[in-house]
Amino acid sequence: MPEMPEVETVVRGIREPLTGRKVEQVEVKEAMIIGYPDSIDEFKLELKGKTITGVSRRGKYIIIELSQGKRLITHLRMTGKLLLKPRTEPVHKHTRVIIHLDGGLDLRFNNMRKFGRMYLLDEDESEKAGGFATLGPEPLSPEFTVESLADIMAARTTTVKAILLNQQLIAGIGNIYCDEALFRAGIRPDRSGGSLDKEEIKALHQAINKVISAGIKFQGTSFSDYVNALGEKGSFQEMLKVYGRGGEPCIECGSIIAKVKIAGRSTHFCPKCQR
DNA sequence: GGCTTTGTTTTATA
DNA sequence: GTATAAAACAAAGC
Repeated sequence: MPEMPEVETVVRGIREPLTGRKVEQVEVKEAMIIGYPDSIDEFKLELKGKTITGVSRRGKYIIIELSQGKRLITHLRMTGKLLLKPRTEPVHKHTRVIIHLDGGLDLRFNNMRKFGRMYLLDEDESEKAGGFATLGPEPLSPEFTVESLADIMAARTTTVKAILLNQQLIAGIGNIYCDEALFRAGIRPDRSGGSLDKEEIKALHQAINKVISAGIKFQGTSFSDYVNALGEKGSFQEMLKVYGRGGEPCIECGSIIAKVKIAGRSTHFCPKCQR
């Protein structure tokens, strides 16, 4: 499940190989994947002939910058993979879009469940790429401070779980890093945002930054099927303390890790370590 | 064949 | 308009 550290790992893996390449041909095998423009022919026509000028990331979105002010924005959702493959390699059955580049290189968008999306947009049209335009601050960025987190939590009656997963409030946190950050901060996921005191907010701020940067360092979490652009797994799953460990003993205190549903998502926490 | 999975959008309600 | 909760949606594996 690609969250910010997984997406960042993909971006780092494709930046060098892609920058400077020219799009020679585009194949769309599944029309549903293209979120914008509405016409698949227009998508292909607009993309063809463009040169890739850079690759960046915002939240869980991958931004491939193109000549003439165009941007190809990709969201992997649950099972999406952006893969670099030689043109000669047989096409996988879950490959939905193929971008043929010069030098015999393919950028292939694999998507088992067809949830992922690609948007081809001008720079000033980002509001057409789902929630891209309304993303909150990035963890690890100068904008994400203890004070900004305090503002986000203040007076909110909903659960911290729901707040951390809300991309408009903080960008890039998904279910795994959410549960892990709350464990490390010692905060129960069902607490309301407004109930957190100053110390807890400080601990949570630190835990989010720590868990996200560790996730990037270990090149993501390959819990089920995440791989980077070269098909390699990450290793942060070995560092998980609560996610996926429901019913198992807590690493810190030995209590049984609880698995419940909060904000409609499976949520893992230690009833003793988290208050 | 129902249940589970996740990120995001949409809808309903207060 | 805002905050919140819940539902909808995408599809496939088990």
